[in-house]
Amino acid sequence: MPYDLILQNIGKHIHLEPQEEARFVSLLTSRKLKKKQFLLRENEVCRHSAFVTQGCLRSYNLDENGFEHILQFAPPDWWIADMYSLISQQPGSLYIDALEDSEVLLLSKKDQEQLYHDCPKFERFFRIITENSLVANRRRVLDNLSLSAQQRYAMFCQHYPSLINHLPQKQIAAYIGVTPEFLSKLRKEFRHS
Amino acid sequence: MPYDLILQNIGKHIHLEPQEEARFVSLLTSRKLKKKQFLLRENEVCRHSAFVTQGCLRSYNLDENGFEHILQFAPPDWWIADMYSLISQQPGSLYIDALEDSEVLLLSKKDQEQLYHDCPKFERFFRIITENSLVANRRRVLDNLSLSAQQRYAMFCQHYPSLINHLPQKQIAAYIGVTPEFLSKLRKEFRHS
DNA sequence: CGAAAACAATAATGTAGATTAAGAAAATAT
DNA sequence: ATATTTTCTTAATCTACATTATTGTTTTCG
Repeated sequence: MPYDLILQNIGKHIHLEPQEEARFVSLLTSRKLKKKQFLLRENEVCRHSAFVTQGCLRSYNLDENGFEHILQFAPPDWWIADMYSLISQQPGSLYIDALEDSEVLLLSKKDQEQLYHDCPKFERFFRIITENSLVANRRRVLDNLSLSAQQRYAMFCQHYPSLINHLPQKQIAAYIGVTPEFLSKLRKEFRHS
Repeated sequence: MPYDLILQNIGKHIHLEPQEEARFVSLLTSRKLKKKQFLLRENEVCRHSAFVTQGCLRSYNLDENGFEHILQFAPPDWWIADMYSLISQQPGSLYIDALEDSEVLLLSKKDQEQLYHDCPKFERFFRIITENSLVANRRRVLDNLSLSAQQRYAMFCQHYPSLINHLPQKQIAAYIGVTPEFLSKLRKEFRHS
């Protein structure tokens, strides 16, 4: 079953009865993405929460010079969406695409809200993962304000060790907020220390 | 009644029956803070969510050189806490203090969880405001990555017009991530354009 | 009210990180 | 396999913003 991972993910925070699991799973649609394929583009309305089961996605925006700035990486067992657009149902500013061949499970906004209504446990689950994501993003705001690029890279290595050897360095540079050239220099200093 | 503001705040997202309002209000404790007085310090465990009814608070951390970096301003009608510490009940890294004489209503973590259990509507309320806060913080991460200091200042003016004339510039500098000296220079350019 | 403290403006100098450019290595596709 | 594209490294130069210092202004508070 390809639903093991998502049920385990939910099971970390709430307990579901078998029929609740069945109901939940029945609302999911699976989608495969080739490397570089988009799940969402700027100015589109985000209509689903996505749970990654294989591969790796990312969300990012483009600045006025066309440079990419990465908001989130989503390896297997992570949720990803343009939360602003998903909540407001207004066109968003994020792109979401696949960094490698990937597979996601999609839950529509409508079904998600119906779940909240029918079974408050799901509202608890999404409250908790939203809280956790908020804590991580607040941490990141403070890190961007108070740490040097060297320190931010060290934090990234510490926090996401599995992604370091998995992702191209330019993607990591676009996440911590430096140019790939400067990250290359940082890594050289890192080796000698 | 000093509870009007908080009940209206909740009323933006859920509807409460009179007895639910009474129950909720009975869990709140009021606290006055003098300017510069702390609600929370680094390494303390955060045990309450705070709702500001008067004045203005802020949350911030200190970097290794002792500089302040502001995570959040909380004027009246805003909630503030060290979410990491509140969730984990571990010592946090944030300071929360009053920028002027202020008043807050405190809801303990225990009571908040009891409310979730007794009345799922409250879980909905906190899910929604947590989602909104997450959207704002993700926006801020991307702004820090993709905008110049000049642009970040312009965004702040646009987004928080009431705070601009209310707060010392050095506080705004510590929020957008520049030194007070540089913000002073930015403002001069701003006037001439 | 007056003294002390906090805040703001300006300017000279310093630096972390950007930009540009060019070549080497690795991954991808035909 | 080899051609093409993408990624990585290195180095020279440039710039947005920090640091330091000085002076003036506003707030705070006894």
